[in-house]
Amino acid sequence: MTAETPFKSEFLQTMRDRGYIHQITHPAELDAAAADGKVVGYIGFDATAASLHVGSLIQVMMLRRLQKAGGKPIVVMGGGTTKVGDPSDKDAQRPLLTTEQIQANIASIKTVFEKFLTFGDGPTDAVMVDNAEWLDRLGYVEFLREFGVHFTINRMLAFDSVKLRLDREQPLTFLEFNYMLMQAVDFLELERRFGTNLQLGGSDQWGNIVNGVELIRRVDGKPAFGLTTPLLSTASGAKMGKTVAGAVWLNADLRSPYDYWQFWRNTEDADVGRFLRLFTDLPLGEIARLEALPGAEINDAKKLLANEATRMLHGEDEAAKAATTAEATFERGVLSDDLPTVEFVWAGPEGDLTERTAEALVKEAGLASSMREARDLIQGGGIRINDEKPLVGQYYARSDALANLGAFKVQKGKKTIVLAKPI
RNA sequence: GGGGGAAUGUCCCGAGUGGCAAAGGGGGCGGACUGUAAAUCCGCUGGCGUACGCCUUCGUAGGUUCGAGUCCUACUUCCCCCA
Repeated sequence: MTAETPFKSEFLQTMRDRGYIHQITHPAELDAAAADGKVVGYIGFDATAASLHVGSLIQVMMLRRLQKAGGKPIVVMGGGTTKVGDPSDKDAQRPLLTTEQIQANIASIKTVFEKFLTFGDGPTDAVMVDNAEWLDRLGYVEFLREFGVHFTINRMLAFDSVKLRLDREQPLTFLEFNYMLMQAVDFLELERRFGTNLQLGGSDQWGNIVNGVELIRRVDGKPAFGLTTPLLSTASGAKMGKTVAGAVWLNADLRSPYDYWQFWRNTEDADVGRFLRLFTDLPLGEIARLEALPGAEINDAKKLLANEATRMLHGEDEAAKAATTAEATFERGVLSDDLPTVEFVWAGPEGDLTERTAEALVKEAGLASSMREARDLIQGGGIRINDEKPLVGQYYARSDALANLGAFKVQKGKKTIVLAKPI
């Protein structure tokens, strides 16, 4: 795994140049297979939510690169494993999803993949499958006899994920212990169905991936490879994808294109180059130039990152709109009607309220979850209504909204602006 | 089966002598400085009230007490040691 020797295949070379590679199981063999255009690669995705978030984007992008380099991407939805419930999750008692919910989630997630990959029946077309198809049908004894014989406890205990738990004296359930086998079975099944020979994943999946690789090599005597990506975090160490408004979802109904654009726009300086390489298709030379921009000029690189990333997910129009809105709002200080808008009922349940307090407006705008929080924000100088800092308890009349597109411009901090429209 | 230990502010870690809305971190949010950056410094971080205040919190259920996170009993879950 000498990092210096260049790869022969376009696929691996690109992956390395753009920073996707953490570890590879059999670099030389995989390189040869890729050079021959014989890579069928898969990644497993959880189906617990209706959308993927940015944390998974690096995986999606890998499949995209694979397809572009002439390989065939397989998307595996964890319909079977989701039914069990991921035990590695800390707050274990996650409610078990029904089959219908899981199917709905899968359908919703698929719309995102269609933006990044071309699906179809051709040799390099992407395919999506649900591992419930085969995992649901496994009988326990059959499972043990067919696959269990290939795994020794000695080896399983040596895996980092297991060792870590044991060393820290944390419980490790039998279910969890079996998880790695199930994933290995996935890989084997995919090898038989599609000739899949590569599993991709995050660095935390290394152990699980290796198991699948070995299982295939042992049982079917076929070549199989694994490749992991580095764990993604920002330069200052924060976990990727967590921001002000919670998880950065990829589905537009959970996270608007404008917000998505803002997420990328607010990238730290030190991450710009890395993110451009990972999350855009811009040529490397161009990226090198962009990340070297001095001082405040690096902002141009961030805008480009935001544009490219948003365009890829939400399309040209949405990206352009987000950029225009941001430009008007932050650089020219002009009100744009494309800002996130929240409608609320002006008259309260108690009757004809003709005016509202500042904190009520903040809460109606969804910028505070309670009146107390709203008041604290106002007192801390973090709120602006119609561009002025209100006092706690200050009253606003409905007519105050008319000046700005019929809405109150409610701003929390520097970046969060919402139009609160009385109806 | 026997013995010992643990569970704390529903984001995480974590202190806690019977008077506690509960120390301290991390994280998050806000402010200052900047470039919609980072670093740094400051403030906030259970809910409701403008406020002296009220309500709800320390695994679950009871009990002792003027008063319980703190003491007692039972239960649940987890860890360790012995068998």
